[in-house]
Amino acid sequence: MARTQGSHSDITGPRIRKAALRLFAQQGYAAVSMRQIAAEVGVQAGALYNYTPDKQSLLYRLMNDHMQDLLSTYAKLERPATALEALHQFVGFHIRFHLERPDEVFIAYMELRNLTPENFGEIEALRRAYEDSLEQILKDGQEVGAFLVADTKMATLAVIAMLNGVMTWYRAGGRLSLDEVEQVYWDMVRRSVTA
Amino acid sequence: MARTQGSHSDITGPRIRKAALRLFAQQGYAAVSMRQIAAEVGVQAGALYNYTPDKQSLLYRLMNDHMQDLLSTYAKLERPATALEALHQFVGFHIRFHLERPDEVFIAYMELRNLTPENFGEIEALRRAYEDSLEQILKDGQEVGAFLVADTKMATLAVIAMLNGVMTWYRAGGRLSLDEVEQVYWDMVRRSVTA
DNA sequence: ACCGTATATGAACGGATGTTCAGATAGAAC
DNA sequence: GTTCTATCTGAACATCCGTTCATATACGGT
Repeated sequence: MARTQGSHSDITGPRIRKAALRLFAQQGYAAVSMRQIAAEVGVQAGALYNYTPDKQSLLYRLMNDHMQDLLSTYAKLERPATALEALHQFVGFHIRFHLERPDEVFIAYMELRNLTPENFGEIEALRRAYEDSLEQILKDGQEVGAFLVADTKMATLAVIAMLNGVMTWYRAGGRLSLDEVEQVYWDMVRRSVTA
Repeated sequence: MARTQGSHSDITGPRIRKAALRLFAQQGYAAVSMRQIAAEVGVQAGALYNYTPDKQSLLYRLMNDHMQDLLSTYAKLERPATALEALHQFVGFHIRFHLERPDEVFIAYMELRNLTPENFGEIEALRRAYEDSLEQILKDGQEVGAFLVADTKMATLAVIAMLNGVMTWYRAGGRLSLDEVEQVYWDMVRRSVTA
C-alpha cells in the first residue's frame, strides 16, 4: 500500500479525508494522530501537509463538506403541496440521508467543540439553516391549521432530536426495516405536531 | 491554591472528580491531561494517583456515579396510579434531573467510546435499565389502552432522544421558563404516543 | 513532645504529538 | 531524453503525554 515518491496523485486528497473521516468517527478527533491517518493512506505524516494546512482544517473540511452536501441535497427536492406532505418528506429525507452517512453525522456533532471559534460559527450557521427549513414547514402548517404546536422553534428542535435518535441504534439488517422505522417515526412526529 | 505536603485531605478526591468532570465535559476526555486536572485542584500530577489508579478509572467513576444517581433518584419517586401520569412524571423527572447536571450528561454519552470494553458494558447496562423503566410505562399504558404505539422499544428511544434534545439548547434565564419547556415537551410526548 | 503514616512533591521514564523542511524521486511536458 | 515540478520521504524539532517513585512533609494519635 506504500506510495512511491514523486507519483502524481489527484486521489491522495480524497483518500486522506476518507481515512480521517473514519478514524475521527471511530476514535474521536483528539485521539487520532496525523501519523495514524497517514498510515491508513500508506504515506508518511509529512505528506498530509500537501493537502491540509493543519489537523484542524482537516476536521473543518469534513464537517463543511457534509453540511453543504446536506443542504444542497435537500434543496434539490421538489417541494410538496401541503404542509403535512412537506413534513413527511422532511422526516423521510432526514432519516435516510443521515443513515447513509453515519461517520459524517457522528463527527458533525461530536467534534463541534474541537473547532476553532470561527470554524464553529460557520458550521453552526449551516446547521441552523437546515433547522430553519424544518421550522418553516411547521410555521406554514401552523398558519393553515395543519399543525398545532405551542412554539415552532421548540417543536423544530424536538422533532430533529427525535429523528437523530435513530442514528444511535438503527443498524441495517436488524429487527426492523428502514421502511418500518421511517413509518413509525413519521407516525410519532405527525401526532406530536397535530391536534 | 497550592496544597501543602502531608496535609490530610478527605476533600481532595471529590475536588479531583469535580475538576475532571468540568474539564472532560468542556474539552473531551482525550483532550484533557492529568496535569490539567491536577493544576485545577492545585496539586501536582502525581498526587492524582492517590485517588485513582489511572485516567480511565477516573472517567468510569464519573459516569458510574452519575448513572447510579439517576437510577436511585428515579427509583425513590412515588409511582403514579395511571400510565399517563407515570409518563408525565417521567418526562418531568428526566428533563429536570438532566438539566441540573449538564456536565455529567454531556460526558455520559460523549465519552462512552473512551471506556474500556468492560467499563462500557457496565455503563451501558445502567443506561438500558433506565430506558427499560420508560418502556415499562409505555407497555403498561399500551395494555390498558392509554397509549397507542407501533413498537414500545422504538417509542422509548424516540421519546428519550426528544427529551435529551432539551439539554443541547435550554439555558436558564432564556426566552422560556423551565415550566414552559416541560409543558411543551410533555404535550408533544403525550400526543406522540396517544391516538 | 514525638512518632507513624497518609499525603504531596518533583523529577524522571519512554514514547507520542503536530508540524517543518531539505533532499530524493517519478511522472509530465517539450 | 532531458528538464521541470508536483509529490513524498525521513529525520528532526520542541513539547506534551500517562505513570512511577524516592523523598519530604505535616497532621492525628499516643
